[in-house]
Amino acid sequence: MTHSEENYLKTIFHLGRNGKGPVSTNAIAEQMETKPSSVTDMVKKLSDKGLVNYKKYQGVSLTPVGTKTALSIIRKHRLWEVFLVKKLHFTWDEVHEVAEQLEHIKSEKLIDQLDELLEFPKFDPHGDPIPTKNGEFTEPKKQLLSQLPISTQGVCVGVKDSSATFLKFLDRNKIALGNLIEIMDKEEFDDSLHIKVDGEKMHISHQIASNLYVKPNEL
Amino acid sequence: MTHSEENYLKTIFHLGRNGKGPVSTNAIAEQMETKPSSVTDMVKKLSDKGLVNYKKYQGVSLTPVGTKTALSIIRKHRLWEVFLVKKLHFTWDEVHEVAEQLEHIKSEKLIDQLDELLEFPKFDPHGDPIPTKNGEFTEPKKQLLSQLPISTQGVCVGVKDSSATFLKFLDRNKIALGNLIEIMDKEEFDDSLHIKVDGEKMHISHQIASNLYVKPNEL
DNA sequence: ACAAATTTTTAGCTTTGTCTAAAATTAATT
DNA sequence: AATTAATTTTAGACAAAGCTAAAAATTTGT
Repeated sequence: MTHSEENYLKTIFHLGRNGKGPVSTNAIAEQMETKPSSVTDMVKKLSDKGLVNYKKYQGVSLTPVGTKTALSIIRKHRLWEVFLVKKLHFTWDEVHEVAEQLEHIKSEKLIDQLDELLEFPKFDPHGDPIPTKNGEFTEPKKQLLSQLPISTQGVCVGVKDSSATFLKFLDRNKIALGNLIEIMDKEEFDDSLHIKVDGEKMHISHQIASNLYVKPNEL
Repeated sequence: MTHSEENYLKTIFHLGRNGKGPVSTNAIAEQMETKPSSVTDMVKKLSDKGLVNYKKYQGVSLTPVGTKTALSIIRKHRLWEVFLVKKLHFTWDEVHEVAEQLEHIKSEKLIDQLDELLEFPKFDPHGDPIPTKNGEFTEPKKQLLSQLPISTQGVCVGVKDSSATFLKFLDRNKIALGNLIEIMDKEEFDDSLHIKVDGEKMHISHQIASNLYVKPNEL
């Protein structure tokens, strides 16, 4: 299994999650910043290997084996992200590029031991779930901050937009995974929020609030 | 810089350490388990990039830039080996294969932070020195156990032969880096040694003793 | 429904790293 | 010193992964 094949499987998995049904050649090409003709070539190869279902002009979907493989890559990616943040003090916006490389390292023991070192985390630094060895993962009961009512308290568990600019904004404003966030007030004019982050008061736009996931505290 | 180019530089560096003078095409091919013709091709490319000095039929040597690059790869390799042993509980014989992959990950910050996490180790699990960021490294004052006189005490700091079979032997017999080794007696017949490893008595052949590096305790 | 627009595939070419087989060069031996 | 022997290089080919440009299939619009 080459790096390139693994990247295709991962992309097909992610695209398949969102828009249901088979994934289009064009969508894969756009996501991977390559050309549709290249996608066709690779998809044929993956089909020959039994990793995807593919019929000309009809799009692609993962087979059970392909899904399992994709999940194992995603597991590696997310575990490495946790490692980078928790052990090497990377910030949110720095982890992705390096994890893209680390996810291709081949060693079962490496990942098992890394999992243990990190104390079997269930979520990565963006709040996304980490699949188990068997490919199972639990969707977190997370909600967008913008969807919650005033005076709700919750723990910051992830982001929707994981662009570098957004993650840098969060770093600069000391908003991090695990912070306790409380909604103090909401401006009707622009839906901006007055919140407390670990006790510190701040004022954030609706745009920010609609990209921050929070796990509301059960009261 | 591709993985393959990096592997060539590393190999040329190692071969250049031992037999002085330029390194032969054949030697590189044998070490890398590839064909001499492939080596010629790659060496031309590295020469075009200014990483090696190369004249047809005259062998190869690293330029200053090539040396610096090789040392940075070796630094990464050895730091990852320390990580695997100290943090992920790999045994001596398991680290090499995985470190061969990890050494190619591109991220300056990753290596700097890893270095810090490991508390700036000077030697890898085989007792080999880890180059600094600037490419300097200190040769340890290590000696082969077989070369020391009776009743010497020293700390086990490395191995000469790092084959899987030898490393497994050491694991099975509970000989590890950092163990205190004391030479109790020597059999004249076969030069085998009676030693204590952290207090445990054992009897080892000359062959074993001549592949174990020890840093003798100053008395 | 049928032409136009879009999407997808094919065909042929490029690059990287490798290989085999043959030619060229250097080293060894008598 | 001349002829073997060994080493090294060239030439030509191949597989992987990608690209461009053109052909084929599908979808859309009226």
